Amino acid sequence: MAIPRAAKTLRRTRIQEEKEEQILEAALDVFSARGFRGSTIDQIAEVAGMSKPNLLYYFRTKEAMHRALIDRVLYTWLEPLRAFDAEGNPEEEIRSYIRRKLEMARDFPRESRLFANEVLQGAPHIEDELKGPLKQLVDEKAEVIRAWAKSGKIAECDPYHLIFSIWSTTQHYADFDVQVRAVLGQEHAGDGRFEDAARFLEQLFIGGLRPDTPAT
Amino acid sequence: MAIPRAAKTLRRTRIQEEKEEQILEAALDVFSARGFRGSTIDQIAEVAGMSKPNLLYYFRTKEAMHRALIDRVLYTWLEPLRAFDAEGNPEEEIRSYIRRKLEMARDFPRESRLFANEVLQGAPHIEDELKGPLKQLVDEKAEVIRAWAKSGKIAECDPYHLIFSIWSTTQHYADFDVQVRAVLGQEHAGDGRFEDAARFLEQLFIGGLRPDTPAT
DNA sequence: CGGATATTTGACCGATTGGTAAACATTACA
DNA sequence: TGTAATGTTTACCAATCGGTCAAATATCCG
Repeated sequence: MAIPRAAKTLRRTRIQEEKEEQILEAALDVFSARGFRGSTIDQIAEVAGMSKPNLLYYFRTKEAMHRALIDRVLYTWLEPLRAFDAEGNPEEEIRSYIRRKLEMARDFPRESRLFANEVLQGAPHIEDELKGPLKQLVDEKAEVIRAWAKSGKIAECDPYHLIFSIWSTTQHYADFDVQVRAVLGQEHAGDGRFEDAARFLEQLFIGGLRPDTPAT
Repeated sequence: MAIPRAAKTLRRTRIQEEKEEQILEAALDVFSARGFRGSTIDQIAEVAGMSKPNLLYYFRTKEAMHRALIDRVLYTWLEPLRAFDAEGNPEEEIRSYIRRKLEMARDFPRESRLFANEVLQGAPHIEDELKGPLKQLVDEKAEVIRAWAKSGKIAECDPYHLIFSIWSTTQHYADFDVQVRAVLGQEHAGDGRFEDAARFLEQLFIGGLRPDTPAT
């Protein structure tokens, strides 16, 4: 007879490792495309290629699946902001932050949409992460930006809204991909739009933050 | 006995007018907060203060409700972009477009989230609107921006990505409101963040598009 | 091998889903 | 005022939801 699932974590077998991986991969597919409430366990099971009860053997509830997925993805997702370096050259730091975020929008759109869905619907499952770790990280980086402005390396500006702007402009290409494609038309079906976006956003942010720019 | 609902639209009574209004208002509440698939007719009925069958007397399906809501809101939603004037002063036009979009994010966050939810999940119900009317409008305005750049009134830049940037940065304050609040903290609970955002975004876009700015 | 443990599945559960049927209540209007 | 059309509700439906259970199967290890 199977051990009660509460004791399952004592030792992790190879199969556990593999199946949980499979499941979370499928869950990312489904949750990112339909949101938590719009997703069903059956859909995830089908994508994962296993039966629903089998899925529920590894994650006892839909919520547990979602939480495990969020936990797993969140750390990676904040990596670019964490890499933001106080010692570096401001212009270059901002430029590479934009580039990194755009690359993530291009290469990990599901992760972007997972969070977008969650935040858009009131962040019922990640409120703590937003108010805790995320806020702390942003506070820290905002201080860096503020110091750059103070020392005249970039224009005086609100660092929080600067960060929000970089988030929104870059993630837009993942979250609103359908709309971007629809507006740009068929000819931008490839990844060219990401290079165009990178060029434009660098121009915008570097130009907009140039120290001699008088605050309006 | 009630007339089959197909014939209902021949003449609209006062009650029809009122109830449909009530329902769409409730539907906006629910759909914008939970997305189409995550919403239930019962929830809308409860918010609207009427029974589910009564709701279904006015809109035969959940889809019909959603479609009516989209139709009703879409035109208004594009108003700011439509107001973008080729004859006006470029700097002032961009500035006031940003301001208008920010005001909409502040005053009509539900409308913003309704579209965000829809687009985020692949725009299954509004693909035609995106590829048709929206694309046409954007194409038209992009041409205006391109002309401004050509005549040296603003910097050379990709007009499409400029428009995307204004959309994303402004709508961010509606769609990701929870996250913005979480990061800014309790002290920005009021509407002050919208003024800060307006100031920053004007600085960013006006500075970033200043004609003497060399494209990087 | 063999038995213990871990994994998988089909059948099933109560609750909720979108939607219907028909009886009942109200309104508009001649 | 009467009656036909409009509006509302109760009771209900089949399908799907998240989740359980016990039996069946696969794997591990001595």
